[in-house]
Amino acid sequence: MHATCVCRGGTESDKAEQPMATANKQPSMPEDGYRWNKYGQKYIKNVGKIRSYYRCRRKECTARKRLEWSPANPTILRVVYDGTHDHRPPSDVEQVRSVDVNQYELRNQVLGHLNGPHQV
DNA sequence: AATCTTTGACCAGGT
DNA sequence: CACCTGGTCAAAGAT
Repeated sequence: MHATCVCRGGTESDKAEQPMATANKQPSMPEDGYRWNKYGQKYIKNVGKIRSYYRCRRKECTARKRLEWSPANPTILRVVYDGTHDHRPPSDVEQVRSVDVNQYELRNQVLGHLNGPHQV
């Protein structure tokens, strides 16, 4: 009953990862069966974390996806799903069920919980 | 050439 | 009223 899910990166193996000293690199895009476009990224000073904003590929689709992770721990990703989809996903994944559940109740508790206490 | 990602700037709302 | 944070849009760049 929470749109916030903590997942770990490493789902995709890139061709060549660059061993940069800076760990401020965002992880791969967690494919949940839907297609998303990143339309912004901002560092939330109040939380001390980086937030990325994704929108559904469909113009008619109001579904939104929000990724949040700490600049020091890009391995811990907080995935927040917002909105509902107009059509079924291009691929049926079992995780899609989680998205379906989010359609009933998601944003009010998620938004209210973002400002609350949290762990790293 | 088409598609998607990235960064910066602007705007709105809140304090 | 001024300042700050969060959020969104746009254009350019990269693949």
